[in-house]
Order: sequence, then structure tokens, then C-alpha cells
Amino acid sequence: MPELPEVETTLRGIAPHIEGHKIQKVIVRDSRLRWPVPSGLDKKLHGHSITSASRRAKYLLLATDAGTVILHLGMSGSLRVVPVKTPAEKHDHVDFIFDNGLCLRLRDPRRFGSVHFVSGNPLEHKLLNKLGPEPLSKEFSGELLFTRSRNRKIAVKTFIMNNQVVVGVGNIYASEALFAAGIDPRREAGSISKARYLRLAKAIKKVIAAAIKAGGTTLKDFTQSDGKPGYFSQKLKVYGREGSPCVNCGKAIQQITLGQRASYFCSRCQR
DNA sequence: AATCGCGCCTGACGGC
DNA sequence: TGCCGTCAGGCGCGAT
Repeated sequence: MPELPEVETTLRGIAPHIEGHKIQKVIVRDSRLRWPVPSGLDKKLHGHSITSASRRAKYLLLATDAGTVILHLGMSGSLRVVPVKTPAEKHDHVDFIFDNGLCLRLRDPRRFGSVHFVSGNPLEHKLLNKLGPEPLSKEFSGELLFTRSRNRKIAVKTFIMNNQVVVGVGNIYASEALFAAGIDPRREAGSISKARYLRLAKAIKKVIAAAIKAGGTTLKDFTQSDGKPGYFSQKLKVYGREGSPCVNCGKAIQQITLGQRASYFCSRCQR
């Protein structure tokens, strides 16, 4: 379940191996991802070098002078850099083979991920052009949350998970940030004060930055078979801890469903 | 415009 | 041991 920190960790792991390198071949073993992998990728990309690898929200952007590959890891996707002769395993759907003997390999058991190719500006792509600010950018602030939430009746947790409000706040970190800010996830977004949104924005930045830092600790092994970023090892204070004592007050953490998604909180510490 | 609920998909897990 | 039902979960999309 890649959240933004895992995608960022992936980016930092793969970028040094692929930037500036020429694509020799693209192999699509299974094009049935969330949307069909575009046909003719090999023809479009053959002979072109990656000019930059970057990220927008949870989308990875691999730019060439012929166009940009947009990748999303969905629920279960992972990207690894492996020696080109490494045998593909089950669920290894797409390979980008480079002239440095390495292969960028997309694995995605549940196939919720996707691969796109655009010849123009990738940020104008339909999936990207309505996205809100990056959580770690200065454009994302408590002011923005407050302004955008006026007259909104949805639960605040659902609100901050809306990609048009702010990107990259997934289910885990939404719960964690609301706990850190002391806000009940069920509260109506439009009823929360500016002061509390200032706290919440800071909490979102803090929890995501900490998770990226934790993920970074495994980067040195990124080309090895174990491509799992280590952000799960960071201590989650509420997520997945139903029934366990709150780290602040000891009361049992509760699990509820909001917007068809598991949500965890402390009813004493979060109001 | 805002909100709600669906469905894609497979591995993990619980029950028998 | 094996089979089956259930669930999770990002997120776009159609319906309301």
C-alpha cells in the first residue's frame, strides 16, 4: 500500500540508476493494469534516454525527449532496479531495460497500478491536472485547509484524503495526522477552526516528512531483491491499533469506517 | 458543486 | 490439509 513516502522512497531509489540512461527495450508481459498499458511503448521509447525522474502526488514521471512515462503503483505495486538477466517472477508486468545493464521492473500483484505515456506536458494529463498541492510544499498550509473546507460537510478525514485538496495523504497518514493534531476524524470539515487546521497541516507535514526519512534508511539496498521501504517500521500511533491503549492516555483505540475506509482514533484525545 | 458508493484485483486470513 | 468466503485498499468514475 504505497503511500506518498513510499513513492518518494522509490523515486530516490531508482532515479540514480535510470537518469541519463538510454532505454533499449520495453517489455510488457501483462498489459492488464487498472487501465491497459499503452501499446507500442517499446517503439515509442526505444533509443531515448531518461532526462529526469520525478514525482507528482503518487505518480512517478519518467521523462524522455520523446515523451513521459507516468506510473502509479496503486495498492500493491513496486518498482525495482535489477540486473537485466534477473528472471521475471509472477506479477512482474513491465520491464524498462537500459543500456547500463539494468532493468527497471514493475511488479503489481493486484494490478491497481497503471502505466501511461504522454508526449506533451505530463502535468496537463487528465489524471494530474486537477491535483492539489504537495503536502510538503509551502502552498499547502492550514490556511488552505481552512479556506477549502468552508461549507463542506464531509468528515475531515475524508476531506484531507481528497487529492484535489492535498495530495498524498493516504489512509494511514490521515489517521496518524489527525491523532497528532487531536482532531476527531468524524468531524465535519466545514466546522473546524482555522487554528485547528493550522495544527493539522503541520501534523500532516511532520508525519509525512518523518515517514520519508524512515523510508530513506533502506535506500542503500534498493537494487537488491528486498525493495521494501522501511516506513512501516516507524511507530504508528493509531493506525491498525484497534483495542490497544492510546500512547497518550491509555484509552483503547477505536476503529470505525469513514468513506468505506478503516479509520483509527482515540476518542479521548481527539475531539 | 459536492457527496456517495462501486469496482477493479489478489493475497492473507478465519472458519469449518 | 483443503476449500471457500471475506476483506483490504487507491482512486477514478458514474450516479445522485
